Amino acid sequence: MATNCKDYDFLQIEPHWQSFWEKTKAFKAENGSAKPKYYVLDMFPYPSGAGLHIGHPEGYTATDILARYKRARGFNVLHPIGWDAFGLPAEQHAVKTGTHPATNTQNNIVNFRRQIKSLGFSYDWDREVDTTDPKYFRWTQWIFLQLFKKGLAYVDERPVWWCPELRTVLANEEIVDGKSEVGGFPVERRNLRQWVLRITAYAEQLIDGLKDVDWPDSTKRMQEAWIGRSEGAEVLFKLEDPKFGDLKIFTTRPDTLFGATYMVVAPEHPLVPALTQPGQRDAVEAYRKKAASKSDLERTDLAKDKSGVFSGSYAINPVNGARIPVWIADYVLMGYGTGAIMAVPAHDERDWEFAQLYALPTPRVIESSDGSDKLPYVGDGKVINSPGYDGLAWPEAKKKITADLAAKGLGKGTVNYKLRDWLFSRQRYWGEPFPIVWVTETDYRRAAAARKDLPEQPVTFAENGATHFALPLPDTALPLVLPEVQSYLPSGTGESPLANETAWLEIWFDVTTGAAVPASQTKPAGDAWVRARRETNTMPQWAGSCWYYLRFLDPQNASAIASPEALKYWGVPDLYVGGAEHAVLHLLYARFWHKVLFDLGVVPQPEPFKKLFHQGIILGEDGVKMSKSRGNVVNPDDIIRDYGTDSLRLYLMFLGPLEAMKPWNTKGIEGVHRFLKKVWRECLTEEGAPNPRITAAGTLTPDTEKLLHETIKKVGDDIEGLRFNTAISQMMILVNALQKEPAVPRAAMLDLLRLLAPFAPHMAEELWARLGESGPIMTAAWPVFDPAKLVTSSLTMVIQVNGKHRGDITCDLGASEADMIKLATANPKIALHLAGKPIKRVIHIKGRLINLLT
RNA sequence: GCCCAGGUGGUGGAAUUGGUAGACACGCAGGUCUCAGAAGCCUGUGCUUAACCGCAUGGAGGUUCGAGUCCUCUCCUGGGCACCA
Repeated sequence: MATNCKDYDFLQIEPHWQSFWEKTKAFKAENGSAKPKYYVLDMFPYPSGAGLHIGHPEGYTATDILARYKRARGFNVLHPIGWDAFGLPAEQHAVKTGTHPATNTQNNIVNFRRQIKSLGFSYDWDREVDTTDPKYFRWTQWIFLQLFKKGLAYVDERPVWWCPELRTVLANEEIVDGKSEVGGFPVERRNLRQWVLRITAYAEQLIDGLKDVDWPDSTKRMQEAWIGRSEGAEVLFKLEDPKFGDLKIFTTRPDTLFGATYMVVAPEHPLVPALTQPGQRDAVEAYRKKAASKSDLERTDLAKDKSGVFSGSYAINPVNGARIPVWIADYVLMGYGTGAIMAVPAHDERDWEFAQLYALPTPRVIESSDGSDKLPYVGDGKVINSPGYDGLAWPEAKKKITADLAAKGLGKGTVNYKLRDWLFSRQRYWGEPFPIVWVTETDYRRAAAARKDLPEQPVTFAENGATHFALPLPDTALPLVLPEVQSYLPSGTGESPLANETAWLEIWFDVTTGAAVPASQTKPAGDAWVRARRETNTMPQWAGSCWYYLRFLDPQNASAIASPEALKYWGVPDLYVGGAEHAVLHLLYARFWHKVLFDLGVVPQPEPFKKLFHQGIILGEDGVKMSKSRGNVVNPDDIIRDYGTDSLRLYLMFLGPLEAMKPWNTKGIEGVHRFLKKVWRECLTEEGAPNPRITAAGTLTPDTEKLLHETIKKVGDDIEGLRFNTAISQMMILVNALQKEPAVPRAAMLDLLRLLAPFAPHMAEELWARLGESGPIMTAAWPVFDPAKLVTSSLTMVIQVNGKHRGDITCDLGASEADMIKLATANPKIALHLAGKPIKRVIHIKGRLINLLT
C-alpha cells in the first residue's frame, strides 16, 4: 500500500497516493445516500493557456480541507470541478492560428486537469463538466428557451464598441486608452442588434433575497448598490408649446419641486429636435455631436466640468405654473429614469454646479437643520417657500406632493433601478449558439398554431422595412451545435463569423421538430417546413457559469438539467468559495437565473449560494500583484517539484487569513516543509521503520495530554470557521510538545495524523499506512476530544497593580479572592509595586486576572 | 468625490472579542553535532537598558480599574464604484 521510501520523498509519495485515490474513486459523491450531505463548491476556472496561477490553489486548498474534514465527520460530500471553457482568449488564438478554438481549449483543459490533480484535491472526477461540451450547453440553451418563453428575452439595438479598421466588435477589455488593443486603431460606439435579458424584472427579488444569504456584507452592499433602487416620482411638465406635449421627468425629491428653476434633457432624448428653437439649432446640433462622440473614459476621468446648451423652449412647473427653461446637457443620461430631470440647484450638487456656470437662479426650498445659509444643501430639513407644504419635514412633503400630483394626473410615485437589462449576445464564434431562427410573420403564425412553447408576445426585429420573428427551436432539437467555419474572423458587418456559413445559416426549417436542411436544397415536402435564417449571435461566457453548480448534482442526466431527486437531495452549495472580483456580475446573473428556475419549479430553493466566501489575493514576493510583465509570477508546478504539494497546500493556508491579501515568500514555505519533515521523523526512523519512541500503550505527560485534546478541539473549530492558519500553528505547537515527550503513545500519533490529513493528505496517508493502519486515513473518523481533559487542576492568575501587569500567581481552582491577594502580595515583584501602600480597590475577573488599585 | 477593507517586531501573522500584546513561523545571532558543510537539536531575539524602570499595535484625543480591540478626529495603503436625478 504505502511506498517504502526511507526519508520524506514527496516526489514518490504524492503521485503514489494520487493514483491510489483515482483507482479507488475515493472521492465519489453518492446520489441518494442516507448520510447527511455537504456540498462545497469552488468557482470553476477558465482554462487559460498560461496554466494554473498560484491564486487558484489557494481557494481550492481551503475547500479541499473542508471537504476532507466533512467526510471524516461522516458527511456525503459533493466536491466537484469543471471548466468555464467558452471565452475570448481561445477565439483570439483561433483567429491568429486558424486552429479550432475547441482544440486549443481541450489542450488547456488537459494541462489544467494535470495541474489540479497534482495538487491532490479530492474532487469527484466523474462529475467534471465542460461548458463547451454539447451535452452541457444543451441545457444552457434549454434555460435560455425557458427565459425566452417567459418573455424575459428580447432583441434590441444596443451600442457596442466597434472598430472600423478591424471591422469587428470589441469587448471593453480589448480596448486600451480608447484604442483597440490589437493594432491600436480608433474605436467608436455603434448600435447593433442584441439579445437582452430582462433582469430588471427581478430587481426587487434580487434585493430581497440578499437578506437570506450568509455572504460577506461588503458583497451584499455591492450588489445592492449595483441594483440601485431609488424611490421617487415621475412628474409631467407641460411644455409651453402644447403641440409638443409633456416632458416626463424622474426625481427622488418631488418635495423640492418649488425649487426647480430649469429642466435638463439628455442629448439623446427624442424630444430634443422638437424642443430646439431655430436660433439654437446649430449650437444644439454641435453639442449633440460632441456628446455622442464622448467615450466613457472622457466622461468619467476628464469632464469634471459641466456643459450644456439652451434649447430655446420652456416648460411649466406643475405646482406653481412657473415658466422654466429647458436645457440640453450630457450630465443627464438617457439610460436612467426618463432621460430628463427637473433641476433644483439649491439642493443638488450637480444642478448647483450647472446653475453657477450658466447663472441660473437657485432659490432655497429646504431649511438647513443647523440654520446655515450654505448652498447647495442636501441634508435633512423642513420645506420652505413651497405654498401648501411649508413646515413639513421633507419625507412627508415628498409623500404629500406625490399624492397631490397623482390626484391631478400629473405624476405618480415610482421606483427606479440603476440596474439595466443584461446584454446577452456576443458577435463571436466561440460561445453557445442561440437556439433561435428568424422567420416571417406568416410563418411564425403558422408555427404558433403547432407550438405551445412560444412567448405571449412574439420577439421581433425590424430591419430594412421587414419585420423578423424569433422562433425557438423545440427542446427536442437541442443541442444546437456550432458549425465548422472557414474563418474565425468576424463577418465584417458586425455579425459573428457564423454569418458567413450560408449552408448553416439559410435553411428550410421544420417548425415542429426543429430539423433543418440548407436553403440551397429543395424544400422538403410537408407543411411544417418554412424558410428561416439562424441567429448568428452567440451567448456570453456568463451563460455557462450561471448554472453549473446545478449540473454537478447530476452531470450525466440526458433528460433534465438534473433529476428532481438530485436537486432535492443536494440542493445548493453549502459553501461557495471564489474571488471578490465576481462580487457583482457572475453572482448576480447566477442568482437571476436561479430565481427564474425557482419560479418555473425546476429548483426547490430561491437562492443559489447559501454561504459565500472570498479568498484573498496572493501577491508576488515584491508585495504587488503577480503579473507576467513584472516577472513575479509563482508557478505551482515549480513549487510542487521543489517542496511537494503537501508543503504548498500547508503554506498557502499558513500564510495568513484566507480572506486577506498576502505576499508570497519562498522562505516561508521552507518553514512548513520543515514542519512536515519533523512529523515524518516523529513517526519513522532514518531507515523508514516505525519510530521506537511510539509505544503501543502508555500516556503522555499531563500537560501534553491536555494540549492534544485542545488541539483536536481547536483544529476542528478552526476548519469549520475557515481559520486554517491558526489550525496549522496549533498543530505545530502540538508536534513541538510531542517531540519533547519521553515516549509517544501510538493513539496520540494517530490522532495527530488524522488532524493533519485534510491539510497534507499524501503524507498523512503514507504515515498512517507505515504505522500499520489498514484502511486509508481518508476513511478514518475525525478524532474526538475529551472535554474532561481540557480542564486544569490549578489556575494561573494575572496580577495587575494599577492596571499594569506585574506578575502571575498559581493557585488552586477553588482559591478565594483573599487567598489570591495573599499570594500576590507575597510575590516580591508584585509587592515592589505595591510599595506598602494600602489596596483601595480590587478588580477580580474570574479565572483571568486581579487588578489591585492603590 | 463616494463606498468598502486594512495599518501590530527586520518579515508573514497571533491575540479566547474590553483582561499577560507579539502565539506559530520566517529571518538574524550564539551554541551543539561534524574533518568540514548541509540537515537536525538547544538558546536568544519589539525598542531602550548592565539591570530595574520606561516606551510600544499609523497619529492625536476620549471612555474605562484596564483599549490592538469601543468612541471622535486625522494620516496612509489596498480594492470597488463613479454625473443614476
